[in-house]
Amino acid sequence: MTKPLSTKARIVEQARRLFNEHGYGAITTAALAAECGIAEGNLWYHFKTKRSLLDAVGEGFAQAVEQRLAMRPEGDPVAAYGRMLERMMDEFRAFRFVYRDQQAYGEHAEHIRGNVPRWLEQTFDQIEIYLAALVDADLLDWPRERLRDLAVNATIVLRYGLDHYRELGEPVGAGSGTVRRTLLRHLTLFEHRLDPRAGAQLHDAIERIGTEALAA
Amino acid sequence: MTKPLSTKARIVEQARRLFNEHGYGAITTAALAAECGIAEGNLWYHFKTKRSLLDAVGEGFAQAVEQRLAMRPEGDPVAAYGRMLERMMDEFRAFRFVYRDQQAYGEHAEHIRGNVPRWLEQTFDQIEIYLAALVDADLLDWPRERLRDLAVNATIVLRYGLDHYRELGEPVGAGSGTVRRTLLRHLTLFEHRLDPRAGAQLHDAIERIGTEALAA
DNA sequence: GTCTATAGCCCGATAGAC
DNA sequence: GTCTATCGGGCTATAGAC
Repeated sequence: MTKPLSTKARIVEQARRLFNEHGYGAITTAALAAECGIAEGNLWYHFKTKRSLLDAVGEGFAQAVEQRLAMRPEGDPVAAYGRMLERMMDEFRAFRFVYRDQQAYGEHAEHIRGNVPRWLEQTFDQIEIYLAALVDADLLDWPRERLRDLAVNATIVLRYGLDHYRELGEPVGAGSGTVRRTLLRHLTLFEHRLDPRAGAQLHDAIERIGTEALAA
Repeated sequence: MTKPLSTKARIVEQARRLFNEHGYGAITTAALAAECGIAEGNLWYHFKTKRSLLDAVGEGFAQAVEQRLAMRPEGDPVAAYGRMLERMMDEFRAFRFVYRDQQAYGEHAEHIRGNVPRWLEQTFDQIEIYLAALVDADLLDWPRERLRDLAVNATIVLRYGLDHYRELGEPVGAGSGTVRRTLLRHLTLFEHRLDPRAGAQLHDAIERIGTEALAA
């Protein structure tokens, strides 16, 4: 059932992976071609410039973000929050270089640069909505007027968690547990005001996310 | 009274400034020499390699960090916390590229890479000590066992605040108010548990930091 | 200490055969 | 669509005159 990827699609996927791991600037077209098992010249058939390749990767990013931003809490608010967190961490992990290497690929890549501020603001909104659902269900004791600040701070911790643990000298690859630690760290912002059973449920969900991340 | 800097010192200072503004990888030795008003060959007289120049800049960074880490709350705990915050933000702003461009300058620069995790851990300790001083003075109502989490979360917000506001699309240069907003953001983590007068005092201190940063 | 001139390398990108 | 061969340019770094 695993359909064979076209050469073009393989290039994009490998580029995303290598940019993420080593940085946009550090990955030369020669290295990318070698990793794809094709000649360097073939790369220029599929993408006229290195930046057009970046744009292609960026499209996948935009799609992932927009889909995640469309999520809303449905059913059990605790389980819903867990599902959204998983999607968000997948996105932050799969496209780390997009945020991180912005200056490496210069003033261009408007497609991304122009959207990031809006995406961040909408992430604040989204997390606030999920937290409000917990408040409405009497699972989180938090005054409404401070919910926005909590959502923004949660976004910051989630967004920069991977970088934070890397700077602490911890291994950051797949299965290193950095995603799990980032999610637990964000939980310290409000778990003392969380219903104990809801807290335990969220902890469980986070452990599952960490385990499955290891498999992928 | 402004003593004339040696050529070597001028190179280091300009390198720090330009690395910070445009990134280590983006600043060529040609551009740096031009900015210093000297010939490119002269650069190689003072520094044998570009990385040895980076090490020289890194020494100033290490010195600033160690001096800040040695600070402890003395006298009024609120004023003391304000002074420490100012020093920390100066440091994060003056040496942003050190953290940010780690992968650009590769696996080397052991001098920095080996120390950053320890510096971060000691920053957690330091902020916890300053917050504990507020608790001891009955100015902050926060349980001891959750003080460590607060200190870590405060560090994350302070450390990544400038990047956060840059990603939000805000101007990030001197006098843009990003430092002030970062400090106010970190305050939202605990100001609802702060004595009102202490809170107002901290707000005042932050406004002053923001203003002086504009002057510099 | 500072300069000019240039070596040597690697990069992104092109040309053209198959 | 994929390959080989190669170009022009920018980069770090060296050599040597002043």
